[in-house]
Amino acid sequence: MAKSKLEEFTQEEMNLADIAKALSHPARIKILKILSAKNVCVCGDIVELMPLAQATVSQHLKELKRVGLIEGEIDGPKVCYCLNTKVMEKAKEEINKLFKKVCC
Amino acid sequence: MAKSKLEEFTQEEMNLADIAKALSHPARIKILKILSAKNVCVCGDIVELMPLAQATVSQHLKELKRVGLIEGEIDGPKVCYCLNTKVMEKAKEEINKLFKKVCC
DNA sequence: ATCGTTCATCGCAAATATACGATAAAGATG
DNA sequence: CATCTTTATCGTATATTTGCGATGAACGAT
Repeated sequence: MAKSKLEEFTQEEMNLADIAKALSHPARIKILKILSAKNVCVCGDIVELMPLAQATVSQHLKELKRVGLIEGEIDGPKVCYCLNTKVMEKAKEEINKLFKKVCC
Repeated sequence: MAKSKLEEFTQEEMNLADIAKALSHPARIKILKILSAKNVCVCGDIVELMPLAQATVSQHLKELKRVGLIEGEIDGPKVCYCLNTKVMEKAKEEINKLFKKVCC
């Protein structure tokens, strides 16, 4: 965002936009699906399932961590990633609140 | 595990990411809320309610139109915008499908 | 026909996002 | 210890997004 006047938007609008931003790339959608299927997954295994370089996957994982949708636990030299279902639930509610407010 | 890197993203992953992208800016969230409150709204009225220049609001409207969440109907020199509730409903379902698949 | 209104688009600048190779850091292993 | 493995981060290149003033196109009114 260039010179946007973010103060003019509500916290709710910005939160929702932030959640949506985290979901706005197919790689990140795919990562969430991988984590839900495997429950817990080492970073390297995620990388193998993705059509992207390790550094790029790491960046997408970072973005998902930023909004709290996933967590990473260090396990020796590896990192175990898993969904944060609490935050996922909250995100789902936020989004549904918008849809309910807006139309359905 | 040698087949990595070759797979692409699925249509579903890309569709969902695209919907999320349309929702990934507070200005566009705000526009959806304005349209839901007013039901139908002339472009100029939306601009007046937004903390952004007319050209910028027009761009955000274009992005929402791109994914079909809103429609614009020309009415003389003005343009009447409204939600496309069918597409909104579909977007909501797509998103909920993900959340259901992924955790909740 | 001329003018004012409305809104999309153009052109540009700045900020962000995306991607990847290289490298660093941290732990495991011999 | 030296070395390998794993993953985050750095550096860099490119693409996309965001924002706004200026302009143009379409329309209604005078």
